[in-house]
Amino acid sequence: MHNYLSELNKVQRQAVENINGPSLVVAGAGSGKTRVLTYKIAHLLNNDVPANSILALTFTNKAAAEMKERVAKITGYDNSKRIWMGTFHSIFARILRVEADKLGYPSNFTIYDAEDTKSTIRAIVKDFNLDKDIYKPNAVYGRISSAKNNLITPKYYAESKDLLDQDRYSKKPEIHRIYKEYAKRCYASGVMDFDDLLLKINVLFRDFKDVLEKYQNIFKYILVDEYQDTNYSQYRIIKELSSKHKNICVVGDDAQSIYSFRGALIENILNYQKDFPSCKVFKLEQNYRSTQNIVNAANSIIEKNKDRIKKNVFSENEEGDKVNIIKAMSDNEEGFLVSNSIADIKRTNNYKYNDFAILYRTNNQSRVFEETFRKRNIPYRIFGGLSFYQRKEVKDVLAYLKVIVNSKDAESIKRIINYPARGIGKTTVDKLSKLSLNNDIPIWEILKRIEQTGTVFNAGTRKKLAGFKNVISELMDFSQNNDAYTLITKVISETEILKRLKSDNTPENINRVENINELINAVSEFVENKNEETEDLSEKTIQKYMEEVSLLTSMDTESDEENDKVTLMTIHSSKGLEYKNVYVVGVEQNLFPNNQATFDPKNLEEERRLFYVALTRAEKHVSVSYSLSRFKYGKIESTTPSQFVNEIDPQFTNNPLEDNFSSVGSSDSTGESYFSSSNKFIKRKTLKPLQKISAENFEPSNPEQVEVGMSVLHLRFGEGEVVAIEGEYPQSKATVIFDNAGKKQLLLKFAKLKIVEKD
DNA sequence: GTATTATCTAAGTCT
DNA sequence: TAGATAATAC
Repeated sequence: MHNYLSELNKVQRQAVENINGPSLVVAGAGSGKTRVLTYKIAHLLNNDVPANSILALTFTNKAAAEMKERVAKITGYDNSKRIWMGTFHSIFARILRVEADKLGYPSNFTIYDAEDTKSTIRAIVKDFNLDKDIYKPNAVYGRISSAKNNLITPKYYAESKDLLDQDRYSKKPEIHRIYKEYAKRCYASGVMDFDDLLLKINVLFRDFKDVLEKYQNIFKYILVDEYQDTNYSQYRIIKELSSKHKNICVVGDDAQSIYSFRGALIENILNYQKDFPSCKVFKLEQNYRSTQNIVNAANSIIEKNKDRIKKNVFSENEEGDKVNIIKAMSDNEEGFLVSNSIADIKRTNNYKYNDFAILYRTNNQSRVFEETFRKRNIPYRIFGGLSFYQRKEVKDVLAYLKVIVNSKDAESIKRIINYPARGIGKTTVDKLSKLSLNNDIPIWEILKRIEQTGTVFNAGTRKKLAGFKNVISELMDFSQNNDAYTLITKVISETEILKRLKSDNTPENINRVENINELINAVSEFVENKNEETEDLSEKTIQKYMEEVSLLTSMDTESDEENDKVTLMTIHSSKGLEYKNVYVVGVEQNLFPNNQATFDPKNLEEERRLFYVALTRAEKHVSVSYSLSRFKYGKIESTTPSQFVNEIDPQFTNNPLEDNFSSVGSSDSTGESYFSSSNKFIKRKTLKPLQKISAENFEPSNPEQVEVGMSVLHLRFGEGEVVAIEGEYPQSKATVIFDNAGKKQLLLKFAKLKIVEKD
């Protein structure tokens, strides 16, 4: 038997061996948190706790799968597969399917993603004749979502003076009505959104004490990972579930709480000890992941925050390289300098590409790096962004499947009723919606009885609607006796979706065809896997497939190819991961910290924690890069370095001299062609007379024309006089005395000087 | 009712 | 810039 206890340090071991009662494991970054969790589960199993009485809640499905794997290695597969392990959302969706009837939902309820939710909100705003520019779907959704995460029902919302005042103050007084209508429509459609999966479980436990008791008895041991990122709704669930046996172990790090925007309460972890009396606390403080310099630099950042559990994270690894600060003039140059650095470090240390990760604050920052990497033949892969299941064509096909599973799903019906085009236009769809809402009848029921609608629709339209209805009906029948794969191929052939896309061979359509084929593949794989497990057709239905798929995250869908590629992802999705070399890019004020966070201290602290998370992903080497200009809305905007750059204690950084950014990687042969294209990039922007120096209207002169005695302008140093030039272009160096910045030596090729006056 | 073109406006992180 | 929506022509 695997002697797992010997692989733990003292505190880790104490945490693992503490089986009963509430406990809190405060796990600093890189302190072996996953190891503790897995070994603790193994330890429970070894102490005769039945696998199916353990509930382990993780943050992503991927984390759950990995943990299952690791537990299986210690205790065997049969045991591990019976553990209730998964995300809050997937575990409780599973339970809700069993208990749905008690809440008046069908057990085959569909799950709306953010886009479905927003389009429902859009429809309601329109039906209520409200101004869509004021009631923006995102803002309304955020409001509704946070209400749900705090267990505020529409009724309570409408009675809450505070909430109504807040809405009045933000000029959106009708939100409570939208919320109510939204909840009504979801219910009528047999639909839950992400927040409902947690909210409805709370309702279930509140209203059906026997059900609560049933699950209290099932889940005798509860473990929660990433506890710092749970919201009130999640907190209430685990509080209720654990209140009988009180065997609840939560693991987390307050310094890594980064999801308050979706309702996470850092207070959950800060107050845990008060909340669960007689709770034991274990602090894991030794970081095994990173070098001392990285840990120290990260600590110097997080110290600026006020709300913290005291702990002393330290590393006994080598001291390591200092944090490398990279400064670029443009976002393109940032991509270039970072790829230079990757090439450099890779060569000198014999690393592989998958030892490198680029972490950014916002998804759209990936673009520049994609371009640069493509240009320079650096293999990469991107996590996140538009996930596979959010692509239009994939959603279209999925909408068919959703309707087949749950005919009440109005949003999905509207999506496919005229896709592919079958002559059912906007007016008809609007009429159907009105009819459905006014009479409390699902659209599908209207379609079934279309001949009874009299003159609402003209004969031609009725015929088209009946045609649509027949297609779906037939598919519904077909789905009864066929597995998911057979069904999806049938759907696609019946509707001629692929056929139509192929008939018009635009590059976009080719891509769409590929994606649909990929979807078919995924379904086929799903069925194949099930075939190995069981003969039971009911396990291979499209419904089962949809259940698995609707809660996948972008992290889960990316296959873990063994390919040697640089990873690109947001800092949020990098949580829990580690890389030898990490580049935190775009560390600029108003981007990171994000502009809405700059003035809100709470928000700013969260951004700082995010920066902390980013730095602590690295094992060996961290670079922090920023640019002085960046494309935004199709224009170049000048930007300034983030306050976070200065907040890193300088003894742990490699602070570059003001002007040496240009020397990085200058030996690289691709450098020159790159910079010439970069210059073009800046030149093509509109140029106004120089009033103030900004990246937007700054156009450098041809460096070869710069001569001694000239007055020149530099984007950062301002105006100065060229006093000397050494060497031949492109190696030539100019010495310039700037009025405000003093004497600087600049490599002319890179310096971007504008000639103001020729002596 | 549908296809094409013109105009607008937005990007913060995710289950 | 690019995707979404509105306006226009067919």
